[in-house]
Amino acid sequence: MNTEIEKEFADKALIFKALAHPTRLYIIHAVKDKSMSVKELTEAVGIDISTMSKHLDILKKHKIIEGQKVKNYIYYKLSIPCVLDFMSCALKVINKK
Amino acid sequence: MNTEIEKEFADKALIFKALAHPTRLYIIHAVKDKSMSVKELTEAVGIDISTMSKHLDILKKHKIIEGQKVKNYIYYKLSIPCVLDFMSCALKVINKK
DNA sequence: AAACTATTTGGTAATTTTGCCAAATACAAA
DNA sequence: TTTGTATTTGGCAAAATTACCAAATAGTTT
Repeated sequence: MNTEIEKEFADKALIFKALAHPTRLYIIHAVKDKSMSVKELTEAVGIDISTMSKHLDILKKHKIIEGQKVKNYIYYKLSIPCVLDFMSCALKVINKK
Repeated sequence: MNTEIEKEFADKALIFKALAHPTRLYIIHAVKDKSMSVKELTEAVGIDISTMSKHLDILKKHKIIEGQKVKNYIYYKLSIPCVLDFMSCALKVINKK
């Protein structure tokens, strides 16, 4: 695999890496219909708020979610709905056999 | 997040983890149209064959690829085409902004 | 300004993932 | 059976990920 191709797949892998964590997948489901703040998500999951902030940062960096600032809250919402389509398709295929 | 929901997202995360590696994404693209053996894939990527075998095992365990034995070769092919649909959609959305 | 709330950042220990080597296994061919 | 080729497995060191705590920053409210 040459360097150029290698970079292409490394970049694509970053997207999957960003999605490859239970908390981050929970976030995606939580903000698919309504926006939620860091604190709300933190309480829903039950982890340290700094940990939640870092998970959100990873998703935000890859433009999987986007945040809007209101007062001193930041409300996040899903920006790539096709993640959900993929998950339902993948689960269907994987659980079939 | 209660235990049941936690397990649901942990399971889903395993699928993304399985996909979250450059070599494994390369494999998926390589075997989307034609089946390829472990050795062929190893030579295409340029890594140790034992490393390739382990990557294939991860994809196989999650039923993302499936293998067919012919003589002493095992030919792998993609079993979840919707992975490709998701990737093209995700890249489109992510690179737009 | 001071006090308060929400979010982020830095640091670190624990866990997980990765890649190579060496050895084992599975078959095929001679 | 012996030889040869393909694939897998075990072990281990290096690299990456994760979660918490403590401290810093951003912004609001009084």
